Amino acid sequence: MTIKDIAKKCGVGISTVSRALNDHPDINPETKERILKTVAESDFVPNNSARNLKRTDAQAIAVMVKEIDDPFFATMMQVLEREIRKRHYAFFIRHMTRGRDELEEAAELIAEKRLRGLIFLGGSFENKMDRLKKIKVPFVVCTASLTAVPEGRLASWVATDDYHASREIVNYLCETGNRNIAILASDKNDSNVGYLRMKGYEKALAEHQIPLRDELICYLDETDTAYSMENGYRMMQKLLKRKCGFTAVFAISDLMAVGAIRALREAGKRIPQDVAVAGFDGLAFAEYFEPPITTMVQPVEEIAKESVVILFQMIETQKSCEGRILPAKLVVRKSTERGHI
Amino acid sequence: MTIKDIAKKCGVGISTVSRALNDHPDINPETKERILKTVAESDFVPNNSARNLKRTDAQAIAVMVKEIDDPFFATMMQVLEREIRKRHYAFFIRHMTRGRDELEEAAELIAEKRLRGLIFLGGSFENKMDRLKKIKVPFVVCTASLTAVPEGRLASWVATDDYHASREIVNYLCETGNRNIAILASDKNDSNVGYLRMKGYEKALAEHQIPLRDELICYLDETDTAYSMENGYRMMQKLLKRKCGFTAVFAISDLMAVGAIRALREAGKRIPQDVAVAGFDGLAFAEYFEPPITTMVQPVEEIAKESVVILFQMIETQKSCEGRILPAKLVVRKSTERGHI
DNA sequence: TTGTACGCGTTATCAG
DNA sequence: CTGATAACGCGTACAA
Repeated sequence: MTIKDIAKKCGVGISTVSRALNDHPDINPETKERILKTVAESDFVPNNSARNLKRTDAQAIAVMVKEIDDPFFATMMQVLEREIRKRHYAFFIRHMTRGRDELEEAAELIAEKRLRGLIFLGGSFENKMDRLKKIKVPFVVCTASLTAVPEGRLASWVATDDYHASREIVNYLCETGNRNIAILASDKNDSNVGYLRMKGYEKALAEHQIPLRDELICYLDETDTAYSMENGYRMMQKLLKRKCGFTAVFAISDLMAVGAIRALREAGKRIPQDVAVAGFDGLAFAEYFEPPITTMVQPVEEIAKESVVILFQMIETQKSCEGRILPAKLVVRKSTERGHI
Repeated sequence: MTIKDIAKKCGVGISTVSRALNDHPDINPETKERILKTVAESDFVPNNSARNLKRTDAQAIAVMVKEIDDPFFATMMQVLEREIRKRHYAFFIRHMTRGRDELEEAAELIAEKRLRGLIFLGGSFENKMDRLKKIKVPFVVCTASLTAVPEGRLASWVATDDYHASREIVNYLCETGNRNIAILASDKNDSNVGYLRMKGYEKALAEHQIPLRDELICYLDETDTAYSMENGYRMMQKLLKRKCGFTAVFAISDLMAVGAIRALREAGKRIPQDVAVAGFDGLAFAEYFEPPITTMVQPVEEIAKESVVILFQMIETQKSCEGRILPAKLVVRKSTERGHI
């Protein structure tokens, strides 16, 4: 069942059917009415592959996301979708699966859907300048920075100021009397978000003349780099075994903080009396937790909105756009509040 | 840049290029090598729209999901993806957005991608028998039941035994000495999952000769029917204002339970000493929470796996398949443990 | 083993 | 306002 069949049924040409289907102005309202009625009665389904093949432009944007199950990204996607729909653009989500080449897949999606722009959510693009050239529509890297723009391309990025945010929260831990501050860090290969949060930690310690101690650093395993509760739990167990004595922990995500707290409790530690715990992200969840968790709240809404603004700006002006770095906000809660040490 | 261009560059016909690209056997290994090299060097990107248009079959399955940000569904999707990929099928995710007709969209996706099957995750299909006929490939409704199969179609469903699960957990609350048990229920229009959990609650009370009291029932607002923390929080605040005196609460989702606990704490109630709180779903999160939350653990992994099994069975045999209902497991944790009332 | 030609279902262009 | 007809990019039967 194609528009050809509909055309026959209605005794009109196929282009007339096409016009009816696409709200084209050049059509007699009565014929349109008649065609649309026939369409509704029969079980015709337009074929988007054929449409996209023919179309040169589709007013569509896609977001390529890693770790679709991370609540932080999930929230982000909600906002992205809302903002893009608001501008009357179609919105697609593509889950990047490990193993597949995400840039190759992005290029295919662009061709397939005639995208006008693209958003990468998560992932990092440090050493992929040449491969990034495959992306021929404007794109924005969301929640990670882009050190350079591939030649002849339109690209930008929006991210939280991970370095300063991390430094700030660790500073806060120092200033509330902690000198032995452990960190649940990203994997050693992380050269973006996780790296910056690590650097912020180092900087804060340095500012307080606290020497860096390896045994207080626990890295994420390279085989499973999710910033998850489970990983936070395991890492804290590992850390506890080292018996290195710490009074505070900085987990680079709220989920990891939750996992860490569980491990600490199982080891008989009280939060915050025995160990202060701070997270990062500002998930709603951190506020609902008991004790409520001190965290750096990332401006999710702003990051998403700004990403969309920048993307549309590039689409409209065809000019590259400077990346934006947005501040996170320290929210102190019970998980780090101690009267004294 | 199309395969035509590649063909020219290599001085071969387009079908030869096509053969090289698709691992077709009838091709000289040397020519293939040469073509593939040229492809790698140029920035050719195959156009999937054109591919899908030609193809009659694509070994692909899609899942249509509502509320992509619900951690319960997020987990489910992970498993679904893994299981489908394991069978060497392509996997697509489609986020159903409010306002758009999900069945229409499903039909389009089927035509567009030449899907072999479809999975609906979330949502209900009670009074949509006729519209469901639009779906001409086998499909499985995941986490909700299907009361009938549209004529001439291949369909099935897999869900938790919501009714008995709900009854069981409320029974447990009764048996641990509670007689005034409040419920944070779904919206009044819910005729599937939420409805069944409500019925289970009623049944359990009846079995203990406890009369149903309207003031102990708090429904989800119809404008925002997410089983979320925020909604749980708001609902519990409303409930507390009624001053109807309850010693236990059954929230129909773990997230709502977390929200409820927060509201209770703000009102100075201790969990579980003053009020016992039980949830539903079995999110990992419920275990990490303090106090750990008593919940009915849905067999997420099994539901997802079974959905895929059934779907493939229908695809292969072209016969309809009976729906499956899987038991949830009561896990008692601290949030409901009281020495005495 | 290779190339030519056709058609997948649409939309865009043009002449009526 | 309407209807042929030519693409869109690719896979494939068929001929070579």
